[in-house]
Amino acid sequence: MPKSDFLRVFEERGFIHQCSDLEGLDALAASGPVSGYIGFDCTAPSLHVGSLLQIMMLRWMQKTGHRPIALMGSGTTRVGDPSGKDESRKVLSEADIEANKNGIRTVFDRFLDFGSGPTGALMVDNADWLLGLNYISFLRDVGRHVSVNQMIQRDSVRMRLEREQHLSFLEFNYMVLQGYDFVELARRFGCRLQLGGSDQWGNIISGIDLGRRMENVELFALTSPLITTASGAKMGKTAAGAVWLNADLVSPYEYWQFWRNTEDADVGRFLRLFTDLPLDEIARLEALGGAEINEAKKVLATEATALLHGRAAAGEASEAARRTFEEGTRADALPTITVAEADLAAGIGVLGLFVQAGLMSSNGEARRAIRGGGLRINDTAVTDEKAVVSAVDLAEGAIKLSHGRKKHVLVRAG
RNA sequence: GGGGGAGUGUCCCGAGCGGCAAAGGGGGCGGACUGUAAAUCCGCUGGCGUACGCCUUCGUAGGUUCGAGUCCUACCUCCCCCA
Repeated sequence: MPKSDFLRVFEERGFIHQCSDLEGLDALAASGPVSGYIGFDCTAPSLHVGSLLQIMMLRWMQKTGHRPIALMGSGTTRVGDPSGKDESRKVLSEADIEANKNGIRTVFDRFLDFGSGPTGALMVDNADWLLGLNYISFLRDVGRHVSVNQMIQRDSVRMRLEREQHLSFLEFNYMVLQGYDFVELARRFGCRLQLGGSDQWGNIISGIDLGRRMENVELFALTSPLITTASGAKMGKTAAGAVWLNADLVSPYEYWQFWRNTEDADVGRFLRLFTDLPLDEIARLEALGGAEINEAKKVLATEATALLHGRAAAGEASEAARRTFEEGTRADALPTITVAEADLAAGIGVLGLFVQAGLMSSNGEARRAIRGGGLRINDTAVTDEKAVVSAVDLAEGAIKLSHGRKKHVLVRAG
């Protein structure tokens, strides 16, 4: 049983997959505040649920008396992490990377306290030290300490070699750069720990080696398990795309719905990982059987949404869901679009309207959905593709469009 | 540099004698059943159009053909072997 609050909480909640030196880290954490970091790629304008686990780890670090560092990887994103990928993807422009970084960073304010004390969170960008590197100097200062012998022992590399698959020098170097990040953070902020997903193990370990050789400092690695749903699906992907964390991409209501639709078998695990609720409360919720487990799912949804979007928004989402699904009445907090009053007066074709509402991506899809009985207007199934929606359909100022049982959008004139 | 193999429906994998909007999976969405769950069964899974229909898709660009994913040429990318 770990002595430090930090590792005890991590263990109890299921954040630990692998650690380079559990006892050593435990002793370090028990002796005082530790700085630990996680790197985030800038490949998209927002993080998605897949990164939430990492963010929660930073959060718990802080809550247990340590200093979390969020590293924006705008430098390494210029190279691209090959881990777990068959081939490299398209290269992002520097402007895109910069824009992505700005989109991503806003989320952290919700989860971390960037105060100035010893446990105040930090946000840094590895572009600050990577972009200015000189190739020859880097080789002399850093490259001399990097052991290729050890690097080729790493799982990711060894597997490629054994299977005689191509491994480019570029891919090989990503590991070195990430390792160098760790050393740089150790130098600048006394950072001793790097956290990450289990796929990052090799990259993190190379940083530990580098730290020992260059700075003679002992660094630590702690990875989290890969989170899949009980049915084996990767987390956070839906047909509409990833479940983004930024509110302009996925509204609090939609975010709440995402969690509400958790599989039974995942509820307990997700409560531990993605909420702050105390463990005894989670144990109680998890024990609920049959349809009662739905209560636990609502708690999960509200707590997770509150963390990201605030308690008020979570409450609204919850209330909107209650009205929509339990009372069968309309909730004004549902996602809403506005159409010009004149257009509505003139009448709008159903197909186009569903596309405008974002529920359908093309007229053809809408047509097919209607044939399959999947679309409803004001809770009445649409049977005619040629139907026209107009102001007559307004009920209490809005028209409710539905795709399936779960997705609803309100249309208002304006 | 030489030799061999491969790139298919913009989610993935993957069939494809010259007539193909292109088999089959997986995934996803919808319907039924449920508890906004899972499992199961059924349907859908290029764009436009009310419609006979039109348009765009098989790495890229040309060519041969009434007609090309399918044949030819060049190029690009990837993989393997040899140098």
